[in-house]
Amino acid sequence: MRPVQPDPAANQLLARLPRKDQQRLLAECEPASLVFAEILVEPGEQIRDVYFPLQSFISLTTAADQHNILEVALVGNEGMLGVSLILGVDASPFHALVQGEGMALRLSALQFRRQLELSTALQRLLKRYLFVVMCQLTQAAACTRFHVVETRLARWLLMTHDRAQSDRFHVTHEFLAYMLGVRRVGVTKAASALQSRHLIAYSRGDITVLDRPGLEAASCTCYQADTAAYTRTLGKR
Amino acid sequence: MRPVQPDPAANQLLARLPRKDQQRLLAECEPASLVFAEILVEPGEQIRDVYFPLQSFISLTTAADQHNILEVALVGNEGMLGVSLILGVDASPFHALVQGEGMALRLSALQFRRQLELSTALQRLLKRYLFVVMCQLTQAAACTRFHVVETRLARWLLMTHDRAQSDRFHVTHEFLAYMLGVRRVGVTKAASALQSRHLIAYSRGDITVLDRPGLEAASCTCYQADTAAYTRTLGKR
DNA sequence: GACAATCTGTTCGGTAACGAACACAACGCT
DNA sequence: AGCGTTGTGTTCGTTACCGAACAGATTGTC
Repeated sequence: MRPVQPDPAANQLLARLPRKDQQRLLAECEPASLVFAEILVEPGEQIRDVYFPLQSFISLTTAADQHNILEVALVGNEGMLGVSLILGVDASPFHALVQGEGMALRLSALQFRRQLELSTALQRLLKRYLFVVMCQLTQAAACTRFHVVETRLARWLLMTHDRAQSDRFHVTHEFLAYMLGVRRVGVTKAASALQSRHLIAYSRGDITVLDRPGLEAASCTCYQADTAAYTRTLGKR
Repeated sequence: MRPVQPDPAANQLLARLPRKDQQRLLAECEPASLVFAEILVEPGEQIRDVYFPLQSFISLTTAADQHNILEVALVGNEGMLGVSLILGVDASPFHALVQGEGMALRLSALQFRRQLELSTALQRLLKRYLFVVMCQLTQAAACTRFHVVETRLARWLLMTHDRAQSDRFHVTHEFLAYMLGVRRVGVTKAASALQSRHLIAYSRGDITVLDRPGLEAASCTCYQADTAAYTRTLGKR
């Protein structure tokens, strides 16, 4: 039986807050159901709400020359959307696009800023999270430059596997191509290579992770680097 | 006649501080002469000092798989080195490598943290600068993915031109290749293309910018995007 | 059961990189 | 003046990806 009210501890940042600060914050949050492909914010645009994903996850993308899109980070239950508010800037550097449907806790920018003022623990935690995001952006730049599509795809699948909290999730080659900044054909080739090695199975957008350790071996070390930066900075818990 | 004491207003961040906060900060700063190829900090390592470059400039680089290096940002008199301290993390996400010799103002991490506590204006300013760095990291990821060496080289030259505050600066093809994450041969090809178009001239590591507007036209829009993000976030001044 | 829409697989020629290797030219040193 | 070092130019074959186009396969809809 599922609880009617979403469990706040499903978000790892919220779970890291001291009880008092957590409760104060949660009192202001409202549950929001994010639907696939919904655009939560566009670059330059003013941030209206921040989100703490529970089962949902969100792609942060950027565009070079309008046409060339690239995903630079992925936000799931380990993070939050709207970090730039911590820096006192209410514009977003990225597009934010719902990648995995599910629940999130939502808070208006105004409420969020008030909560920040009230809780130094929240400030401290989110600043550290922001540091992790910086590390991830840096990693993304290098990974994108040096690694071939197949290993980058494996990495993406691992990151999504973590955030989907399920061995199965829905995403087409077309969409993957968009995230990785390559042609759909390139994804098809890489994905069928992974499938023939029995690491994943897919059919018409339904992807199943069959062999997690195998996938980790097939991905670049950037995946480990990202997760290492996260636990190093925020602690294990 | 040059002043013996370096002019603090030579750094655009310091110049943006209110006089009182500026003077309090400057009292703690000591001038430091940065020499070419000096490594100021390595990733993961603890940050000992922060730097406000005056005429010097510093490359921030990251490594994928030890061997593949990529520059992700450039810090000159428009910025500072050591931003992660603002987030309460005293590790650096990048390598920092002196690219252009010259003076900088130095401050220990300890002193810097104390100054941050004393001055909300400093906090506010540097948070906003950190936001700009995030934008630049994002831009770097996309640029690196989609743009060819020649346009990326043009962009790099423009960025360096701004920070060197001179039409001439010293950097070899070998070194450029390192920064752009490509082979030296690739740089030689791109550079000779720019030279044959009379946008630059070079000889044994001495590069001269001949036609700045031409170079801007030859570079990708990422250059404008970066500078636009800076002035948009920090104001014109 | 027919049909349209969606998703995946394959092919084509082209290009911008790659690693490796070698040639040469300028400069600095003794 | 000679010699090693450093920086630049060129070549070779190879590879990963590109844009475009088309073919088949699965699914949902009427």
